[in-house]
Amino acid sequence: MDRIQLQNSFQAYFNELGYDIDWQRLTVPMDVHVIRKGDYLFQQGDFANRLYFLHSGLVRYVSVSDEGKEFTQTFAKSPRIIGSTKAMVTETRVLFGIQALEDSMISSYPWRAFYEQMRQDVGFLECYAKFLERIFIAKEERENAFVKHSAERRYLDFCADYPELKNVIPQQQIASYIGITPVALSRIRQKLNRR
Amino acid sequence: MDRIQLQNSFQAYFNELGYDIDWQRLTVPMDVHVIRKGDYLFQQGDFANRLYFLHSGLVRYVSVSDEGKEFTQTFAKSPRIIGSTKAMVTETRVLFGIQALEDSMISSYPWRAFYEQMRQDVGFLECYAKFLERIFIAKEERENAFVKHSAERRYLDFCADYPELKNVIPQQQIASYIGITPVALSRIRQKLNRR
DNA sequence: ACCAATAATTAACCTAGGTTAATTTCTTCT
DNA sequence: AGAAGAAATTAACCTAGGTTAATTATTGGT
Repeated sequence: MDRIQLQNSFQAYFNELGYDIDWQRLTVPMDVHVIRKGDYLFQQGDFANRLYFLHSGLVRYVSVSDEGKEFTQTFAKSPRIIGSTKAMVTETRVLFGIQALEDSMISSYPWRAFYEQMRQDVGFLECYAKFLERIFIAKEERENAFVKHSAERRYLDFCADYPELKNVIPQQQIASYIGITPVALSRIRQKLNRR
Repeated sequence: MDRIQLQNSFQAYFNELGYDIDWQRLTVPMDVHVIRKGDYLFQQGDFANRLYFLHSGLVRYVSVSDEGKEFTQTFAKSPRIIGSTKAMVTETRVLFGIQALEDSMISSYPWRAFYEQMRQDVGFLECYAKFLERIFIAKEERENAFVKHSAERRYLDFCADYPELKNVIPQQQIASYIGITPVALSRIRQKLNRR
């Protein structure tokens, strides 16, 4: 597929951030990744210092503890920019993996080179800052929910926030997003049903 | 105190972010806040849409649940930029309060006006983006610790990360940073001592 | 130096959620 | 449609951390 054509699917996304990106000008080489449902774009511990554009599909950010317990940090639906800010910016290993929950199509650029080419552009910088604000605020709100609400409440919130996911992804993934085991979630659902 | 002189104490902070801010050019009116130990710069639920410069002192970000349980999101030591990105950017109520743990001196600007005046400056935008990256990464790492480590481990990590705070702030605040009750922390310490 | 207030410890008891394992339901593949 | 695997439910039991409350330090103000 043609590169410009592919990237054009992100026009709306950037417009929403108040920016009109000029893909022609960008000479950094692009990669394309086709990830099948269940497979990983990258795994926890990799050096994932690239910027990824999720063109189609659905992914989750998942980190697993030493004891093998999974935690789903967030879900992302196309069109969306994905990746690890930390790994990109500090060139360190990434703390989570990205797993496709549906077959997904992703393009990517090496962050350092991409940024070097775009940082001349004030519009881009403003857009990038806005993007960072947005993901930071999302984390702030999620942290808040974890601290202030019970698991039951977090489940109810999940159902309200992601109505389209509720019946599409397996319950164990919902549980790992809420921060409990599938068994505990099943118990909560049972309790809710009895009302 | 003279405004420029006051702000100059942040020169080093900005240099570290690769930027040399020109305070002369900034005409937005500045406020000064002197907060005594224990008092709040702002409370959870306020509209704190300002950018704050912590010139001297030490603060904590604390949010309290409906049941009155406190959670310390983070500590900040001068010199440091503080405030709520969410409340500044979206003009919504802030999800946490900022409490002084030592007598603190803070200057502030209304974010919207400050940003309007600075956004012309590419250097500032890069610096702002770098700042956002930094606080985002800190949150990412903290989330990681919460998900992957036990309370005992989190306490040990706190002691390693904040050696200077360990004997300065009350233990209940350490407990609320770790996400447990003071009673539970006391138990953990007892267990560690017996070794 | 003393008092009052605040913080920390300890103990007894409670609860949400974890663990293991058996059973049932849903998917997916041929 | 039927078999094999994966997901969800349920039950019995366990544990980290919460709750309450009594006891013992610490701290700060006069």
